[in-house]
Amino acid sequence: MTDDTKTASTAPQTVEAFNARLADLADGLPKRLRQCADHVAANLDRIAVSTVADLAAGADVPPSAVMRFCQIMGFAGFSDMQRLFRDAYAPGFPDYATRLAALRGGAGGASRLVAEFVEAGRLSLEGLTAGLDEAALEQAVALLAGAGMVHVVGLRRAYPVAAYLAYVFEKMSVPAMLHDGAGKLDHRHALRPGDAVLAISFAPYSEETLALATDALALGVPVV
Amino acid sequence: MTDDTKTASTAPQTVEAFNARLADLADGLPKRLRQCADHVAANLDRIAVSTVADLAAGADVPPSAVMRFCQIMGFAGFSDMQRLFRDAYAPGFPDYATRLAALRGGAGGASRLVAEFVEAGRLSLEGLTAGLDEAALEQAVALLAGAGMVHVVGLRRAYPVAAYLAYVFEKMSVPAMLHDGAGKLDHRHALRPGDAVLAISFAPYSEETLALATDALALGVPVV
DNA sequence: TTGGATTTGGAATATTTATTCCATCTGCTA
DNA sequence: TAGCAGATGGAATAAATATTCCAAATCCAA
Repeated sequence: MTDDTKTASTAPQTVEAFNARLADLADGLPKRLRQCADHVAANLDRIAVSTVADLAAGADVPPSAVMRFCQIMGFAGFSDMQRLFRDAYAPGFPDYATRLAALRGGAGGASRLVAEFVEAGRLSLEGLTAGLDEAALEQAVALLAGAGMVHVVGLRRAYPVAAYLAYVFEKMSVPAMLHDGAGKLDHRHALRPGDAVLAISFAPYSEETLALATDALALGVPVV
Repeated sequence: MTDDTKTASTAPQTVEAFNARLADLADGLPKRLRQCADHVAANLDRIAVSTVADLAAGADVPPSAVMRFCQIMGFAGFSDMQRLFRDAYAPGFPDYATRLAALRGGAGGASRLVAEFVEAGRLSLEGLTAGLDEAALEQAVALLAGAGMVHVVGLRRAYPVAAYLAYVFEKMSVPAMLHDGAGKLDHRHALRPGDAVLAISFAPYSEETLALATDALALGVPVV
């Protein structure tokens, strides 16, 4: 009898399913297999271009342990597992590193600046996906949705972000007010019960933003 | 004598160099090698996860032709060439796609929004590195550097970007004026000879920005 | 501690994949 | 058309890589 049908039925078909299965198994795994699981989870992106030996070395286990790991994950073997990742391999950044390097090494200082800017943007985006607390986000959204008017506060470096959010709110027909601190007069008296304050700032927090947030709290207006 | 030094000296060290070499050779190549070159050029992103046989099948040539192609390109063999692409695969976004998918599939609509926002940001950054014309950039920088005052124009969606740039200019002690179109009065009369206008806009360009840029040109003020 | 079950490491093997080599073919020049 | 140089295909070989298997080690329960 052919056993390929059997393996096919239990093997994850997507990276997502793979992760689910990984999470399932992770707790009841013996030492070596656990090492495999950890290392694989931490290097999902390298599986497509690695060999059994590479993974084994990385996880500090013998190759046969990696093979066992693949099998308990539901695959016929390592190759079978790798196929999943090779198929899913969609390099969003075809030769991103190369282009960046070129920019960085390029003639003018301007190019270098742009390169750094892009890199910073990338890191920041990455941090965003990684550090996002879904529950907190939902809570914040609920808060803002229930508010009569949203006061968006952001000064200096945070101002562009605040301006963008205000723009989006406007597009969404959400009553919003952008506090830009123009002319040194702050609009704190516009805060009314039932409103909400969305304060945006980066460390080190600017004093004015902090001050407005404090005032808002004093008035019983929620602050995000 | 060892010949590894010889191959190392001619083999492309970056994807960019690879492309350059490809462009160089492409014209004077016999039929089969040309097929290889074309197929490789069209599938740069899959080289890292392909085998010789895969490539050969894709280019519709025998495997030995692919080998010859690799050698013509300056590599010792296919493995050597593949190493370049495996290394170039920047480990910048560890399991980015997976995290995004998780976010997207997550409970709240808010998460989905963030996911889309991040994706948009990523694409935009990518476009930035890809579409950047260094010469044009240098020229623009020179222009702005020579200007008496930089007028930064950006409305609606472009406003946050303009605000950010204005902030940066301020930090750099560059005289700059942010045109925000507040109160429908535009500042076009502030334009003076010797100044420069940095107009920021996305398609579809907002009318006001276009209008200001046109005015500036009419006054002989350079526009970026 | 004993017995049994599970886990482990590594050596042996099987399979896939890369690479070389040479006979043949093709297109060109004289 | 004869002769030559380069190009081509595929078979043979070499190398890398995956996979299996089993003896030894470890862990647990009685």
